[in-house]
Amino acid sequence: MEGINMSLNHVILGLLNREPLTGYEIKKIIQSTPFMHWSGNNNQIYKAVAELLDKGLVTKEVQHQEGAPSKNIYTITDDGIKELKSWLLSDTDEPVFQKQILIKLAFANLLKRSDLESMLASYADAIKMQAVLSEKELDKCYFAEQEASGKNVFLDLIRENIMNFYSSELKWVQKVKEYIATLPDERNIPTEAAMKKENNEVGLTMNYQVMETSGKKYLYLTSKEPLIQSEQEAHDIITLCFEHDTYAVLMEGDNFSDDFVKLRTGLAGAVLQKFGNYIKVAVIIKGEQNYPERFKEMVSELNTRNNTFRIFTNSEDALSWLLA
Amino acid sequence: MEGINMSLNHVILGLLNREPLTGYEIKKIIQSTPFMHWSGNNNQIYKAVAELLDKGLVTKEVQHQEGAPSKNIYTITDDGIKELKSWLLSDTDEPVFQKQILIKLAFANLLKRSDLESMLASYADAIKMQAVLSEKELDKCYFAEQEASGKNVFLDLIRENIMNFYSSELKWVQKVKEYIATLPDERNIPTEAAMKKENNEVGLTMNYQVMETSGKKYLYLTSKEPLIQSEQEAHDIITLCFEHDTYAVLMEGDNFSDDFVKLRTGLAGAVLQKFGNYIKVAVIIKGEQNYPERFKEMVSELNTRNNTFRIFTNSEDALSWLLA
DNA sequence: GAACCCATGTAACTAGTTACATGATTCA
DNA sequence: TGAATCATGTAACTAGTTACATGGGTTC
Repeated sequence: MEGINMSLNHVILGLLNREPLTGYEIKKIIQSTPFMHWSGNNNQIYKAVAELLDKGLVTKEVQHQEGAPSKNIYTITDDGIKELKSWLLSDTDEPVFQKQILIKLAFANLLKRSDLESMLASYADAIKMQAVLSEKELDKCYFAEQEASGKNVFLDLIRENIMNFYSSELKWVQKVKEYIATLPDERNIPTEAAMKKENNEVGLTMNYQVMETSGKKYLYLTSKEPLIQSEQEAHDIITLCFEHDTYAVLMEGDNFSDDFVKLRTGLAGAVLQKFGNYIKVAVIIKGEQNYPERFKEMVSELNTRNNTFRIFTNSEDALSWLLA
Repeated sequence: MEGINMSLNHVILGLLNREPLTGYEIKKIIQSTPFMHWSGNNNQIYKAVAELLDKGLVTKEVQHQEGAPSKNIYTITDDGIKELKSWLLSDTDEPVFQKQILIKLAFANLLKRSDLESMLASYADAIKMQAVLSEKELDKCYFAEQEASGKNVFLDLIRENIMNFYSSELKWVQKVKEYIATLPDERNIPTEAAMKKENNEVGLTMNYQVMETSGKKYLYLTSKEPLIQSEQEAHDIITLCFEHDTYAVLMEGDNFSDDFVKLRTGLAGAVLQKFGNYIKVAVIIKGEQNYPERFKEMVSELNTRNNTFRIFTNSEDALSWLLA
């Protein structure tokens, strides 16, 4: 009662007030709830519950399981409920933000107009992604599963707040872009960034279709040029996915770009990591190619282990894996 | 060049790119720039510049001053400029927020409707204050003083972003309030919080006038009831100040509230701290009162030392101190 | 057989905060 | 006299992160 400052402890009390949970469950809930800004790492959670136990705000019940690690199930006490209520009634922290973009903008006089434009474009992309991700997380988060018993009426308001945050940031970016467009430019030729943006928006190097097979939606991309020439291309593909609300991509082409198959360029690694975070990609390469040995090794390793990026030689295998 | 992660270091490079600065100056700038979220404490700044010096991104010049501590003036190097540019061109961090209110709202089914209402009302007040404070800080921040040499065209965009953050939060709070109003209540009588809100908005217990003397604006508050009966009252006064864009208050009354003069209640301490953060208050108490000894001691101590809250017995002294 | 999920926990680290120490000058 | 500002810096702490260790179970 004396002084718990960290609100993480109170959040845990709030969760336990709904039902008894194990440390692991608490961790999973916090990690999957986008408006709880903690990473929810073990260290914090287990330390926090130990502290709560110490202060008598929760009780622990050890449940042994045959052939599985035993669980520590935590239950809130009356003192815990009291503490939780007093936290809820106490002054609420002001909302805070951290926007690196504002800091960079303050130093923007160092940048060329084209650099500024590409900075804003990729910032906008990142926000779009973040917004869609947050929304998905919200829909499947712990608080969304309460419909049975009374349902949490406030989740919609929370969602609105979060979506509002991202959408007003996007509107602001748009405004900044417009402002920048009015600035006198060094040269009056269309800048590299402006060209990139057009590519991005009309998909110059790639054709895409939104497909639906046996109730599952995916993006079908074809290209006559070598596939995945840059990180930007990967970025564009992910953005495209979010815009069409799908997470599966079928790509078809004759071969990969040189940079992609040369592992030392790091392009393949960076791109696979980006894909892995957001989408599942199946690539169909028609005909044998003369790829470097190390790339072939990676491909064969990928095709047995990785389940977010695989390379195939025919559509059937590709599709059945993609939509599995 | 290898790996500076912390963007604080880059911000320092950005500042030094405009002009050479001392550690102390860097600290002051960061502290007074609302979109730089670091507290800008000594430890961080001096450690950061030492690191930059170590990596050869800045140079140090010691300038001895007679009868003053010697300054270490830091200047950015060519490598430093290179590093700064590469940071500006690198991927921008996504915007992040921390809103305790969302977490509390997720657990709001524990609260009575009246508690929810007062929570939202005080949250809204805090945001209003924060917004006005940020705007003032922005106007007098380092980046605002660039008009002479080229002026920073981006500050307005930054201001817009920040103000937008607060105003959309306020709009959202309004929406939540409206939603809550539609919920079936336990009892249908006007709740305590709703009454408080009305008081707050029409100023029932106090009369106030906005005064202007020799070009300086202040708020003149009079009350027939004992002054400062609650922390809420102090909060309301501060809000009122911000709404009228002034920071000076002249209060007049017959006596203080009992809770205020009993130091052990902690009310006086809490209120003076709140005032001290935002406004300057002169209180005129007509006629001697029988206050506790310890309160009198505090008053006499205040009247010699404190320069944000003082107690007077006549208007002339009060006004001349307040507007000094 | 490798990777991943459940479930617990610890070690080592980074980032950031408050508070203190020093010492001169200015201001009331 | 004491308080604030300038100017440097350190100590001790809180909060939060990544990475590791363990060990059984399931899935590919």
